[in-house]
Amino acid sequence: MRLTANKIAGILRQHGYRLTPQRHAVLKAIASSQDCVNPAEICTRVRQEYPTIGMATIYRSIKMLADLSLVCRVNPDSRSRNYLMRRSMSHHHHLVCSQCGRTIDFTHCDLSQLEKRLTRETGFIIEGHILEIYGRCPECCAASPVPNPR
Amino acid sequence: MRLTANKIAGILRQHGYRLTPQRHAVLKAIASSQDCVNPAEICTRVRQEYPTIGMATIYRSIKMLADLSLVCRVNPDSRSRNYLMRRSMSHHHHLVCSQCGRTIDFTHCDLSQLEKRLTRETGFIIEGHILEIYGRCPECCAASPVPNPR
DNA sequence: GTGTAAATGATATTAATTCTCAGTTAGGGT
DNA sequence: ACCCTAACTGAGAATTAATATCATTTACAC
Repeated sequence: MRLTANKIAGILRQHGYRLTPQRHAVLKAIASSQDCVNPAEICTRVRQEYPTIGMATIYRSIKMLADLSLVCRVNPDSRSRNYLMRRSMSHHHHLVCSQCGRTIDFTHCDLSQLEKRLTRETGFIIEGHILEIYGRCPECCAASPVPNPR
Repeated sequence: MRLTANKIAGILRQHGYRLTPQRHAVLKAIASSQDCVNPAEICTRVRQEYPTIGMATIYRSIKMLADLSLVCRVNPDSRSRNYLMRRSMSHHHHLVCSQCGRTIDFTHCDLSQLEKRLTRETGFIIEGHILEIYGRCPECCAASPVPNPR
């Protein structure tokens, strides 16, 4: 299932949220970015079209979108939180460029064999997994042969 | 390769670090825990044997241990950082109980096929991956059949 | 032992996020 | 089209996590 602006508006209303112009602007700011963005970056973008928005509203909007699973949190090691609009509602993971932050979705992580093995060996009931693969995108490889790790 | 206290002391010295009693206490606090611990928890434990230690020293010790790859960062979604003493120096991942925090190491994540496919399809040069599997350990399953997600 | 670079602890600072609360507003009901 | 009210917002304060500063102390090579 692919997400469109209309669908998102519907999802908000279904869950009893109001579709305010602020929320719409935050949504647009995240959706219009190919790479993951943190709250400060979202703020900068949103203020171009909605200069009076406060940080609290940005954070609250992000939280709402995260609660509805409309955004993913990416790059959990970094200091501030990075979010990415979900491009698909199905199970997927991210391939993240460690230099420019560009992300690509991928499916078929194929961990079910591994999870079965772990259940057998440890008795854990598996609930889920975090998987993120990082590397350098073709553009960054072409731009500088010597990587500049962040 | 398994890590022992002696080996760790040697690793510190090899890298030009001094083995101070504070560092030793931090090391012990992390190593003596089966589950992952955050800086505040480490502080509480360390102060039982070394009451005058300051938070700055805790953070510096953790950073040193992380730089030497002697501790792993676990559960990246939580607000504060959680660390776990490395029980093995080889490539491995963690199976974490979402209820009690107990962790089990596992190897053979077998992502090389996936990574090859992604390189072929996207042109990314893969540098590494984050993988963490979570579930409920046998003890927690036995204790309460209805999970209590955190 | 001595000297010195490294380490410590107290404190200040920075940065990210959350809280509070008075005023505003989306959107259902009329 | 206009109310009404619960939901929402923005400003600023508060909280929390982590890092920086700096005078004092200490591990350890000599």
